[in-house]
Amino acid sequence: MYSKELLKGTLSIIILRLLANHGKMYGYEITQKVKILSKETILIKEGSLYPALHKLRDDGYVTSEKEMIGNRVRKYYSLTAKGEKATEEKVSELSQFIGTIQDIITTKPLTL
Amino acid sequence: MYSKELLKGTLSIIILRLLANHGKMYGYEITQKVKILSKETILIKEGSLYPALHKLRDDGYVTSEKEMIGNRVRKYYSLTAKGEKATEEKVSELSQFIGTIQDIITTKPLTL
DNA sequence: CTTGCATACCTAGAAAAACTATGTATATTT
DNA sequence: AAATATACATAGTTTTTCTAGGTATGCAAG
Repeated sequence: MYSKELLKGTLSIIILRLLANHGKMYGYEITQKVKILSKETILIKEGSLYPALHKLRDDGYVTSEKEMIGNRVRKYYSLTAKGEKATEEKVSELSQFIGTIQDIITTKPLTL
Repeated sequence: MYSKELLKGTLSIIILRLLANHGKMYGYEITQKVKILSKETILIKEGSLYPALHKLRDDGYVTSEKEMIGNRVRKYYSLTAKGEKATEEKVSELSQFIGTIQDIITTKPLTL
């Protein structure tokens, strides 16, 4: 698994993007989806996920609704209008940032 | 400028990579180089840079030597052998991580 | 039947990283 | 003379993720 530090700042964007793609999702489902999409390299801990989801809800980007599956509670999260807008912006910003970082770390010596 | 959160975990790698490319550099020079390479989008604060450099030194990745420029002290940092090895590893790890993140955030809905 | 693993939620406190704000001082430009 | 750029530094704050723990249901293996 990648160094945990690298994930910082990108977790909430990943969550927003998944919700934009898949509609409503519940927490555990998000961790599994990221695990699969990342080929087991990004393993989101529950101690990271749930606080992140709660923050997204507090910020008004997502809403949640409980659903009973047999005897179990599931909490589905989905984007608000504000969340959809924020997703676009944040994904775009992250893409640009990634491009810039890639330029910097892949550039061969400029002094040679 | 990009959200500061996005930089987390990548700053030390950027520093290492610059040192690998340019040989010895001093702190202020690093901030300016990053500013230029990033087209003014990544502005490293001194409060971030110096602690990061000190940590790299404490971890044995870089060494420093003072140099007098007229009346001013400059502190040049350069990679140790350990630092060169770490740079390769960390840059490679970051590249892979970036690739994975890009896959996730650019993937069009899988459910359609 | 009971032990373990997967599913599914949660939080408190610790750790890491970058920030703001501040301090010191010299050099250059207006 | 004042403002800006160069050049170092640290103390304390904020943010984010982590570790480590807790609760509970469903299912499969032995």
